[in-house]
Amino acid sequence: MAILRELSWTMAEDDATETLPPEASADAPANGAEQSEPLTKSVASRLRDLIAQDALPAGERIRERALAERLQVSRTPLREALKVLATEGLVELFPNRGAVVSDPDPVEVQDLLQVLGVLEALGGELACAQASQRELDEVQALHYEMLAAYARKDRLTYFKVNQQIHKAIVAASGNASLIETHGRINARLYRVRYRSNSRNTKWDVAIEEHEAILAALRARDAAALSKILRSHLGSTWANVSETFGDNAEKTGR
Amino acid sequence: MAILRELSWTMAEDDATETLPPEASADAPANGAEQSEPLTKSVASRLRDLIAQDALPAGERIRERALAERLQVSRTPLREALKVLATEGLVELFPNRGAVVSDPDPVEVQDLLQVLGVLEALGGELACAQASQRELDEVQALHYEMLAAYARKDRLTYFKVNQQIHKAIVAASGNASLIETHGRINARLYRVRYRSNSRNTKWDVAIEEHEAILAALRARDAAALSKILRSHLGSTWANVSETFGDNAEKTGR
DNA sequence: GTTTCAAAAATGGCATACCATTTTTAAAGG
DNA sequence: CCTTTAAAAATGGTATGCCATTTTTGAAAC
Repeated sequence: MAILRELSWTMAEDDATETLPPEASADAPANGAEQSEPLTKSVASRLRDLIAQDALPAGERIRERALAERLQVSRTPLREALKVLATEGLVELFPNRGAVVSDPDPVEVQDLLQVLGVLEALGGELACAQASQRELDEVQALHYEMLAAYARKDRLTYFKVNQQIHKAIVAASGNASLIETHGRINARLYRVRYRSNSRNTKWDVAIEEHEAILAALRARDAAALSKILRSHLGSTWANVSETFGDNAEKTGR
Repeated sequence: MAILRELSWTMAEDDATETLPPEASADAPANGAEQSEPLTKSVASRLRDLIAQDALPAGERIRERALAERLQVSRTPLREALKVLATEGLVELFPNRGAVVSDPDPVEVQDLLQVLGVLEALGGELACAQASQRELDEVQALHYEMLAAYARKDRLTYFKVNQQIHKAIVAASGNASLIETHGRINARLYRVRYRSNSRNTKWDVAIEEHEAILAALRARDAAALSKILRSHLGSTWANVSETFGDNAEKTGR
C-alpha cells in the first residue's frame, strides 16, 4: 500500500534519529562532549520510525538476521529493542517464531482511543492550571498553522500539526507520567489515525472542535476543556472506524 | 529496611512465576502440551516480583553478572528483561553503568496517582456499562473480604484485597488497553503504596470511600463511580505523601 | 590523615557461536 | 496434480567471549 512516507514522527521520548540512514554513523571525533548512545536505544528509535511510516508493514514478520543487517547492527541490540517495542505494543512477540508488527483491530483501536481520551482530558485539566502563557501561546500558534493547512487542504501538514497540538497540551500539564503514557498510546494509534486522516470526511467538524478546544484552553476552563478533549476522540473514532470497512463502528460499545 | 515479604503480587499480565526459586525447572516430560516459555519473559516476571518485594531494593545498582548467576540464566535474557522493565518504569538504565531499581520521588508518585485516577475512573464508568452480574458479585465478595481484614486489623490482607478490588473493577471494563496501562502504572506505585499502607492513619476514611464505590457500582451509576474512584486516589496521595517525610503534600499541585 | 592519580579489576555493550524449534523444500506416494 | 512426509534450511533463543568504559584500589605525594 505504501502510504506514509514523509513523516518525521517523534515519540514523546528523546532522540530523533533521522529516517532510514542504513549506514553506520562515522566517528565524529571533533566533539569533545559525550558520545556513544546505547545501540539498543537508537535501534528502538529507528524501528519506531520504520513502523510509523509503514517501512516495516503491519502484520509482517520481522526477520532478525535480515533486519539486523539492514540496520548494520548485530542481533543482540536488535533483539533487545524488539523486546522494548513489544512492551510498548508496537510489535507482538511469538515464542520461537519471532516478532510481528502490530496491526490493531477495530476493538483495540476503540479501546486505545478511550484511554487516550481520558489521558488527554486530564492533560487539558492540568494544562489549564499549570500552563505558562508561553505554552498557551504556542498552542495557539500551532492552531493557526493547522487552520492554514486546512485552508490549503494540505492533509499531511494538518495531520502533523494536529498531533503536535494535542501533544503540546498534554506536555503543558507538566505531568511526566501522563506525557509518557499519552505518547505511548498515541504511538500505537499513529498508523491507523494517519490512514484515517487521508479519508476523513468530517474535516470541518474536527476543525470546529479544535476551535472549542482552543477557546476553553485560553479561558483556562478546565472542566470544559476536559469534556471537549474526551469527546473529540469520540469523533476520531467515528472517522477511524470508517477505515475499517463497513460495520466496525457498531461494536456495541 | 526489608519490609514487604509475603506478597504474591502478580501483574495484569500472564504467568505468575513463583517467587525466588533459583534452581532451573527440571524437564517435565509428562506434559504433552506446549512447554518452553521464553526465558526473557520469565526473568522479567521474576524481576518484577523481586522489585515489588524489595528483594531488589530501590535505588540499588543491579549487577548483571551477579544477578544472572542468582537467577541461573545467562546475561543475554537478563539484559533483555531489564530493557523491558526499564520501559515499564521499574528500573532506570544508565548508559555504560547499568540498571538501578526505580525509586520514585513524591512528584513522580503524585503524577502517577493522577494518571491512575483517571484510568480507574474510566474503568469504573465502563464497568458500570459492561460488567456482568458475575463480575459485580465478585467485587462485592472482595469488598466483604476487605472488611474482614479491616475488622482484624490485618493490614497485609487488607492491602492485597484492596488492590484486587481496584484491579477487578478495571478488569470488568473489558478494555484491554486500559487494563494493561492501569496494571503498569499500578506496578510502579506498588512499593510506595505498600509502605504507606502500613502507616495509614486514615484507614476508616478509605473504608468509607470503598463503601461508596461499591454502592455506585451496584447501582451502575457510572458518573458517580467515576467521580469517587478518582477522588479516592486523591486520598491515597494524602496517605502516601505522609510517607515522604514532612512537607511532601504541599508541592503546590 | 587527606588528596592525587595511575594501575588493576570489574562492569556493561556488543558480536558471535551454537542449539532447539520452526519453516521450507522437495521427494515419494496416492 | 494433490497430499504426505522427511530432509534441509532458516530462524529464534541462549550462552559465551571480547572490548571499551567505568569503578575501585592502593601507593605516592602532600
